[in-house]
Amino acid sequence: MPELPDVEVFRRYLDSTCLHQCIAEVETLDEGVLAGISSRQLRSKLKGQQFQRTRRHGKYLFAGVHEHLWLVLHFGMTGYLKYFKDCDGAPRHTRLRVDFRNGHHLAYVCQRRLGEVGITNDIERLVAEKGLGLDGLNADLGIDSFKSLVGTARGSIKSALMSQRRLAGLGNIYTDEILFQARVNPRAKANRLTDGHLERLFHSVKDVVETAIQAKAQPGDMPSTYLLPHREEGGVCPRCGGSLRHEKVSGRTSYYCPRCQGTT
DNA sequence: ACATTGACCTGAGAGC
DNA sequence: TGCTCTCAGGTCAATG
Repeated sequence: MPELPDVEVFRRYLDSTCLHQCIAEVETLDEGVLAGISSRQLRSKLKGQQFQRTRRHGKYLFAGVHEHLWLVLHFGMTGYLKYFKDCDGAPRHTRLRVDFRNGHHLAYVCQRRLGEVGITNDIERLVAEKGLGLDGLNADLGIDSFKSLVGTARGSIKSALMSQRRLAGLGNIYTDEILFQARVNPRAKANRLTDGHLERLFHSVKDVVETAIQAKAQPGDMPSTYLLPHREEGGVCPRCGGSLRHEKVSGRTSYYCPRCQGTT
């Protein structure tokens, strides 16, 4: 699930539920999700503190205790957050639970355990270490930098858009949506695209990401002109009414409309 | 140096 | 019902 829009929705969820509450306890239920820190260390860093603010870079979410201490959350393919009361139990596959003094809890849930939780004292350094590119919503991302980041890849445009080193935040689902909106074939070679194609893609990145966040990243709440609600076996193109096709492109299942996105 | 593939993990759903 | 197989919105190390 969690691509940039999903993680941004998680960030706002955390903001609206957990900020400025005293952390009474931190329970790691599965050590396997911890990266570079023990459950004991994590507890001692967070206990008695409060989350003051949040940030996000690509698919990474940061909850800040103070300027030089951030909880790092990455969600893999199946992760999400759930804020719940005492009386309701933690969701299944809760890997980490933060207990607040007000009797509420924040669960980090991750069924497939492909996500990770850690600590950093410097977000910029972590971003550099992970080799993440500019965030897809970064205001500094202009058409020129987009062209030089994405339009120079030798492989498919699909893999260029998904590369977290070029642009941070796009995954399989939203990349398909962006390609559909811009009418570009997922297999098209990135460095053979015209300026017109790249400009359409650039605007689609912004449009799709912002629209998805507004829809709280719920596929059912996306505009019906989007590919996403039709992205399934036997799905029909919302633009031309033709049959959608799906095939593997750089290892990931890609849905597209062969008529609207025909040219490679 | 860059791009693509396979492995990592678990569970849901399809097909028999 | 119960088994097996395939696939899933991510990322990294190994391979081409």
